[in-house]
Amino acid sequence: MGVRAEILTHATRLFAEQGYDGTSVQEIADAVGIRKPSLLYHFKSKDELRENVIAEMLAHWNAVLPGLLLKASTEERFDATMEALTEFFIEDPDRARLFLRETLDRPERMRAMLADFVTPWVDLLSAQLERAKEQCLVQQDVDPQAYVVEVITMAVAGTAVIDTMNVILPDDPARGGTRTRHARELIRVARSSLYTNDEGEK
Amino acid sequence: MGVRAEILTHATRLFAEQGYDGTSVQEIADAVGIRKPSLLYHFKSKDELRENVIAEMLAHWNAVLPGLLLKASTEERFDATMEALTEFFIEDPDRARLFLRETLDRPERMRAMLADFVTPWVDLLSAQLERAKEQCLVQQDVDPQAYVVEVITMAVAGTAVIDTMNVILPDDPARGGTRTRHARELIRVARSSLYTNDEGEK
DNA sequence: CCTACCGATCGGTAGG
DNA sequence: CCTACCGATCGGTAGG
Repeated sequence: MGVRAEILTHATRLFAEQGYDGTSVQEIADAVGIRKPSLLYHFKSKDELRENVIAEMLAHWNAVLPGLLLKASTEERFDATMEALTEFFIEDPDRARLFLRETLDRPERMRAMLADFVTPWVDLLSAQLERAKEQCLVQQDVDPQAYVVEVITMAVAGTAVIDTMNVILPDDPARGGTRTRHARELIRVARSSLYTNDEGEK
Repeated sequence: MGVRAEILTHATRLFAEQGYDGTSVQEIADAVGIRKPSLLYHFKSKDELRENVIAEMLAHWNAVLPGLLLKASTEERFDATMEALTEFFIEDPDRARLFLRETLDRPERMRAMLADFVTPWVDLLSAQLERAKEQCLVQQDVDPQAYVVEVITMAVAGTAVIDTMNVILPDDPARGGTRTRHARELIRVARSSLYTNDEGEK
């Protein structure tokens, strides 16, 4: 792995764990095993490093999500989409934490990113849900846009804080580990609050 | 308002908006209109200030929640509880942001706080839900503990980031403002994923 | 990728 | 509640 990639990996982890303001350039350099000025040769400033960390996350996002959502929009399988979306965050909690921190720390920047990368897909999904409503496949009182936002929020935030929640939601031999219980209940809530009764049973 | 209370008010707002590491003691002193050493006369350190900000939040919590949850546990009206819980955070988004930041920044501390203040109530609610399951009032595949954690997470996180989400979830003359749409859909999702069909309709 | 170094700001203290 | 001041650390630069 190149030095640049190694810097990005450690920066991503540390920003996710401690936040941008809670992480010094020195700390990242130490983790990589180089001196601070060496790091600042690869990334001109701490801010530029952050931009690159975010850009890498968005790149991964854009490589995975379109296929995921397009499949759903052709098959009308929203629950599968939500499952995959949840999977996307659960497989790497740092991604969820980073996303959540960026939303809290730089709401204006995040708004711009959402407008560019997320709104088109939310609108696509919402339109599908709207049509499914007309066919009575989903519940009549669903607010499609709001529903999608709620489920994404639940997936991102739930995953970001899940390891802290194991004190409330302990491992249970009958129900599985904390993460499993979170993932399963999230999917169940998303699904059973969407479909009409004669559709939702499986 | 006393100086101490004024310091706490501004600190709460600034910590919620910018995070603990992103807020300097100087900045808080400026907001209050006093010098930095004067602030540090009232609170011996920045850390002690943070502890007091959190303590104030928990005090408010403990003053409001018990009545809320006890009412629910006697009346078996879980949706009303969730509605009130949501209301609690929505009426002051700073509270939700502070809570979320503290969970991300100091997971170990938050675990201890959850164990002391939240677990008893979650267990009480879960036990109620478990009994309601046996009576077939709520859906059979609900994981009560996990359900409560999901709904709380959705309420806290959803409220914390709601103002950033208005780019995805715009004001809509037919459906109301961003916050209204969030609050309504949250309640709808929580309710319709809980009750059995012949119960949930109203 | 390093050593050496910079001004600015950090949380905090002494003393009144 | 203030002025004056402290050592440590911050992000960043010069120069090799």
